[in-house]
Amino acid sequence: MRTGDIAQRLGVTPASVSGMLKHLSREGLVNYREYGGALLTADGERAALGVVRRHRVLERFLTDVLQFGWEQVDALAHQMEHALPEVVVDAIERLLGDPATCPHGHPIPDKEGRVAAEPRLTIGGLAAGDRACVREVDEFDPALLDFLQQRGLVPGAVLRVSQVNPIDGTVVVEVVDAGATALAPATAKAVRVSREVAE
Amino acid sequence: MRTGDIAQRLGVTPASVSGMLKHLSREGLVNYREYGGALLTADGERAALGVVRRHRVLERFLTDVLQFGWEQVDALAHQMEHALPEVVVDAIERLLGDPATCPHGHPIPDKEGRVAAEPRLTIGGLAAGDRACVREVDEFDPALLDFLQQRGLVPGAVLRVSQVNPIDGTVVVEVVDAGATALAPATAKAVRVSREVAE
DNA sequence: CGTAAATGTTAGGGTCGGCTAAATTGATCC
DNA sequence: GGATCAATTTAGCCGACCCTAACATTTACG
Repeated sequence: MRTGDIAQRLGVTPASVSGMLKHLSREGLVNYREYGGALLTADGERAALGVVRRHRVLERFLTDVLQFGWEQVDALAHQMEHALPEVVVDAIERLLGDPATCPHGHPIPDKEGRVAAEPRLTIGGLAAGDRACVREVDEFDPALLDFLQQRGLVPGAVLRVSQVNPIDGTVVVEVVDAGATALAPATAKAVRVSREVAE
Repeated sequence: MRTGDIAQRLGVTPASVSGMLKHLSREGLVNYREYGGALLTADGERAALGVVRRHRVLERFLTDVLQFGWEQVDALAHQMEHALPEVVVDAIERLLGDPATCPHGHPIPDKEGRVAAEPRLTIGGLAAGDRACVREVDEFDPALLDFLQQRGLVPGAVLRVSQVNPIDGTVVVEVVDAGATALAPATAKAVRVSREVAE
């Protein structure tokens, strides 16, 4: 992880990130060399997965219980996740029946920090004629999520690639029960799939 | 409200409270004269009732949905209340069916800041032979709440005062379906009642 | 291989909210 | 009515966290 990328993600200046990294390094959560980027230590990984778990459990709760749309819940969960007592997160998780994934399909780590592997393959990596099953989608852009939902590109959906434009990389996918949709490469990369069309 | 009392309630020094009050006074939320104590303005009252609403809705949610005991939820709600987006509080309120009170019986203000009156009368204000209905209890001491629940002294319970000790003020109440309990004056003051034994 | 551009860090400064210690005010009691 | 005491405020400090501007390092390219 580079300082600048972190800064952009957090919406602060790189200067601020330098200070944070030094701090986290002192606390043993990241390995960090000046000018050399940062990497989570095992402890840091565990702490991070704890936060990820809170975030994803909350997203599930917001969609399944409070009926928020999946395009809103990333931002909402982000606001809530740091103030919720751990016992409350645990209780919500139980209430939901220990869900395996967040609404966007990402796996929820368990309390020990174990987490299921995520598929590497995206729609952009498919060839014409391939069949696949949607597993997860990037959750950062509400407008994109809205669009994907309208076109049936949600976790669990089964699709077939009907065309791949060799010039600009545009992909046309037919979603079972939801018609055909053309996707630019950037969009196609936001949807992760697996080749198994199980169930 | 005096500076020192606020400081004690908040667990900070009076010096810190002086600064806060000046701030709030500049924002028009309290009327404040140096050395003269502070009082909420109409705006401050509205803002405060908004926070009270969040707090009590959350308490209801924690007991009714997440199955926490009523002795824990004040502290938990306190941690959560400032980070929850307003829309989430609204959604929880709807989910619960717009409850009228928190688990301890205190009325929940509506979004416009209207709030039902709370009874002034406590068990300590009753005489031998009086019948009354428990309306609300102080929520600050978990051990007290545990005790009250065991003895059936919860909102809605109907009771009769069987003795009042004229020397030390000890009161013995018989709770319908839950036997008799002796209460010291300080404890008796923590339970508010109304004389109507309706319903 | 050396220099320019990109990237990252340090220095220094501002705000916020807490603290302690000292000064001030108000209240009480003789 | 003055002295003392409690309550409160002011003054000054600290740490967290952000910023900008200046400096340092790495990377990339001719």
